[in-house]
Parts: sequence; C-alpha cells; structure tokens
Amino acid sequence: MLKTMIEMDKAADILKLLGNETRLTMLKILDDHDCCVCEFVEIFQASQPSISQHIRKLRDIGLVKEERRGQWIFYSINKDSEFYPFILQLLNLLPQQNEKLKELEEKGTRIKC
Amino acid sequence: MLKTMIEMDKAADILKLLGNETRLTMLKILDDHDCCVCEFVEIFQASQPSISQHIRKLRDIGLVKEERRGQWIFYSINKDSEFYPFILQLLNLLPQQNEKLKELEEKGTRIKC
DNA sequence: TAAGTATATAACAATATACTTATATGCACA
DNA sequence: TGTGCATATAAGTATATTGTTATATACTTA
Repeated sequence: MLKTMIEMDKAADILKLLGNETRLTMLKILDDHDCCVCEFVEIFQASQPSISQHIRKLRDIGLVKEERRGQWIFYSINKDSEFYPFILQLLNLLPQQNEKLKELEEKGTRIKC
Repeated sequence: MLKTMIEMDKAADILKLLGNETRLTMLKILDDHDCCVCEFVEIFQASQPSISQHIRKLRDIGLVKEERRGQWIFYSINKDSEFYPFILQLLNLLPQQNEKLKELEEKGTRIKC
C-alpha cells in the first residue's frame, strides 16, 4: 500500500519545484523514459547549464537519480523517493509529453545519446 | 465528466502558486469551509497584508472567489474555475487541515467573523 | 597522452517573490 | 456624520529564482 499522503511543508516544497514548466515537463518525460542532459537541451531549446541546474534541483530533493553510462549521465525518476507516490499522482493529471521525444527520434538526436 | 487534464504551462503556473505552504494550506482549508481574511491571519499568525496578498494571487488566477457579507469578505474555492478539477485532485493528496479551524472555534475566534 | 564530448559548477545579473509599514476603501453603527 | 473594524493596495526592502558566461571535471577515442 502506497503512502500518497505528504506533509504540507514537504508538499509545498515539491510543488514549488514543479511550478516551473521546464522542470514539470522534465519530470513528466522521465516518468516514461530515462533521459540525458543533451536530450533535454534539445527538447527545451535551452542552454546546457540551465538544464543542468534544473535537473540538480530535482536531484537535490531526491525526485530523480542519475546513472553514468560512459560519457553520458542518464537521469530517471527515483521510485524510492518518499515523495514518489505523490509525484506519480500529480504526473497522472498532466498530458503525455511523448511527442517531444518522438521529434528527437525523428531527427536522430535521441539515438545520439 | 470532469476534465482534469490541463496544459503544461497552466499546470506549472498553478503549481508555482501552490508551492507556498501558506497558500497551499489556505486552499486546502477553503476546500471545506469558506473563510475570511481575519481567520487566516489567526491561523497562520501572519500580518493582514501578507494574507491579503496571498489570497489575491489565488483570486487573480481564478482559484478562489470572494463574497462580501457585511463587514467581512468571505473567500471560497471557485468551483467554476477551469482548473478546479485539477486542484481538487491535488488537494485530495494532502492531509486534512481541519484542526486549524477547530482551534479557532475553541478560542471563539472563528465565530467572531 | 591530447583532443573532443557531456556534464557540473561558479560567479554574476536580471527579475520575481514575499515580507514589511503606511495608507486607502468600504461597511456598520452610535 | 464620525469612529471603528475588515480588508485592499502601494511602496519599499530583503531574499530567492533563473538565466547567462566562463570554467572545471570526467569519460572516450585517436
């Protein structure tokens, strides 16, 4: 039985973090697929440091975890987070963001990583 | 059939707004009871302008509505908001905040308004 | 080992946020 | 009509956030 309940202060912290379209979309994408920074850079048409800093915030609070694969670092949702059940419910209220990854695949940019 | 789905940019705007413990708790309380500013001032032990400003943000985005009753202005959740279904799902993931109002009732402060 | 790629981090600047204090508005009631 | 109470708003300030540029780190491969 998953514990979806969460204290108010923790909830507010998490909502503040997700109250940014880039981070929110990142997390929604990570809900389906692992991704590396360069993919997010493509998807959001943002600078690499900007993406890194957004990911760092998600990582600092424990929502995502990283795994180095050679030259790349892949990020994924941390299902062990105490907040994961809460996050999952939240993400389920949001529209799929698959098409963003599909675009990359069509351009061949996803395979690159 | 309620439409709980929401665009990402709108969702991010709302989550940012709720990413503040005071506003999040306010909304959770309003989910059960109408409240006036002076009650929130008591509950959060905050200044009146501070509370007014938080409420204003919730009102500006259409999540709460106001209704003057004599000297007081009562706030309630705006169930006509296009975001209401989303908000409702979100609030359901949070713990009840009833005890905060109960405290006021015990002190007699709630009846005052 | 040198060069290239992916990523992180530091330092800084612009902007946003969340308080504070002071003041205005609107209603009630004597 | 004047006073008091509830609330809103304006202005100012401290702090947080988010991006930028520059640089560091870590791995890969020639």
